[in-house]
Amino acid sequence: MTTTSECCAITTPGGMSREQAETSAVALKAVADPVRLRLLSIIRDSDGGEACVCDLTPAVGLSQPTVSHHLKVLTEAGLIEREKRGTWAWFRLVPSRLEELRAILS
Amino acid sequence: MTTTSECCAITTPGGMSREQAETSAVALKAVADPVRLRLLSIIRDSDGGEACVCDLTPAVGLSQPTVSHHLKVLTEAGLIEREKRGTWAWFRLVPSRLEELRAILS
DNA sequence: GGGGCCGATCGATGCGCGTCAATATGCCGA
DNA sequence: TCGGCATATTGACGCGCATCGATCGGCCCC
Repeated sequence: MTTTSECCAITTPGGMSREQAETSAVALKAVADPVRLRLLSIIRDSDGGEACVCDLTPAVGLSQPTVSHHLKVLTEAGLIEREKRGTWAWFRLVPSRLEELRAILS
Repeated sequence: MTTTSECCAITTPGGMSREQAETSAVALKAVADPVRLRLLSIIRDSDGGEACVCDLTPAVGLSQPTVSHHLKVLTEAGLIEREKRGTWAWFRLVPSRLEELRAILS
């Protein structure tokens, strides 16, 4: 760089930091999956805004361990909350967290 | 499912379609990477809202082929535009496309 | 208390992706 | 026309992740 012409003038080291980019990417990776997008969508459209695994498993057509894995990823990303009521586990969205994700995209 | 109690009533097959989830996930995967997030951020903060590869390569500290690869991914996702002026390639954001991505997240 | 169902965890497998070195392409100046 | 530079492409490698079958812990009901 900085060879013959007006390209590559030691431009701004600006932009977001490495650390911020890392954490933002982790959050975005959680939603950058077709199965997880469908899970979020189904939970949002369910009665009372919540759904249990026995509803979600047949809806996405994958094995129960796989669905449980995706729900864990979404939970750890803070996008959904888990509440165990009796035998069943119910999941609901965390809208504020979705708002944070949107804010990352400029 | 549909065993003893009020869980698992053939709930809505609702939510987004498989195809829509697939295409949305492809778009989100493009930004779910720390390097690409930084590239977008650096381009946005650059003078005139555009930057060339020779600026971006030292800024992210990766090899030139790797940066070129990430820029191709972002270009194919419609998030940035490429314009070749002489020897150098200049990239600028496509704000409308970023808006579309935000719209995916409810 | 025991059988049975819901959900989570574990271990293994296969594919996708980020990265780099090497090479190709295209453009400019001498 | 030739040499050099900026960028793109190719091939290969290694890691991470999505998926499944098998298993485990918990809760309910008979």
